[in-house]
Amino acid sequence: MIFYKTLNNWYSNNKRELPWRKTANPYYIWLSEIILQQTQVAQGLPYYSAFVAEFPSVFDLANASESQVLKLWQGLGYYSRARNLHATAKYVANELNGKFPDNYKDLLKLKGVGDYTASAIASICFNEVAAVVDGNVYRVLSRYFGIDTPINTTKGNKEFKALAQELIDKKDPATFNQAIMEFGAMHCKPKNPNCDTCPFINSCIAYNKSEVENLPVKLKANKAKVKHFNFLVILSDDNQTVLEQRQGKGIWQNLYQFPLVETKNEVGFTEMKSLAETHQLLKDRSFELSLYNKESIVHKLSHQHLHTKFWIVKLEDELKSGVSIASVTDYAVPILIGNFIEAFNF
DNA sequence: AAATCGGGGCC
DNA sequence: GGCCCAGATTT
Repeated sequence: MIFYKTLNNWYSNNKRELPWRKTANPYYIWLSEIILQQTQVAQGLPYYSAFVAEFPSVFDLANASESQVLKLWQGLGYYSRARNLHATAKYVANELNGKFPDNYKDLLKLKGVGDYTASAIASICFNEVAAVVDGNVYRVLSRYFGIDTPINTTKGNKEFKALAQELIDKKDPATFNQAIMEFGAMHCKPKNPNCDTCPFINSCIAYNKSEVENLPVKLKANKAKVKHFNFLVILSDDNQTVLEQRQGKGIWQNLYQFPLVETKNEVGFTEMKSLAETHQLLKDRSFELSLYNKESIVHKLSHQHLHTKFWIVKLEDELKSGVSIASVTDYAVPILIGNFIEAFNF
């Protein structure tokens, strides 16, 4: 049996109904693919619906402000995706008259579009024979063919890309790409795959060598670094607070946060008091300091564990350059800040 | 080639 | 607590 025939048969009987499967419009396919990068369908789905509703066309997205795009993206993570999404929308709307590139090579030039996304759009929208390789594809192929090359290496990427390009249904690349990903997500799962009912049970090398749970092979990630974040939640006499936009290179670029004091170690009240007294915003001002959360909130990211304290700074006078407390929910903030805003009774 | 970039779900 | 997710970009 030819690989893609078995796969397509499974897909036709088991695929989910998803909104981006009802269209081949490159704007909607592109939008869904960016949202779904490193993101499970269940998590991305409500964001896709919100973006389609708010920005029905690439021109609507292009005409929005970046802050509006980031606000709608809030909570989804990997915020460079949102910034690149907006930049690409402006490029397509203004330089390409709203028409997306119609082939892999040109799609690859768009900001935020790499090998996977260019292949997905080219195949789904334009029937180009370009195989996708995502986490699902790595898992399905490494198991079926018993390949133990680490997937997060250049060698592994090239090997699996070439293999997928051999296996793809040249007559219907769009269906093949979506089918192999759906099969990986729903059937050939990372944990507890459904081998008992698998249509590939007779030919899957990993199954027949009892190696399913050992594949794919992936080089271990480095341990996350611990950081200590202290946020100054300033409350003025005239119901204002201070939010600052994050600049520079690191996490949460262009999102808003309360003024941040990062420290080498966890700090207590006395140490924070003296840090606050010398802070640019609070110098020569009279305030009362209190700690919102006695135990640090540990916010875990892939490469950082943020031990976080929210310090309440009650000002005895007014604040000239703040924002009104009522408006804090208008700003795009990291979920760590958003959770605090929701829980804190302003 | 290795590190970085989020947040949620599963075990 | 570790691993994974319809990866891309920077270092």
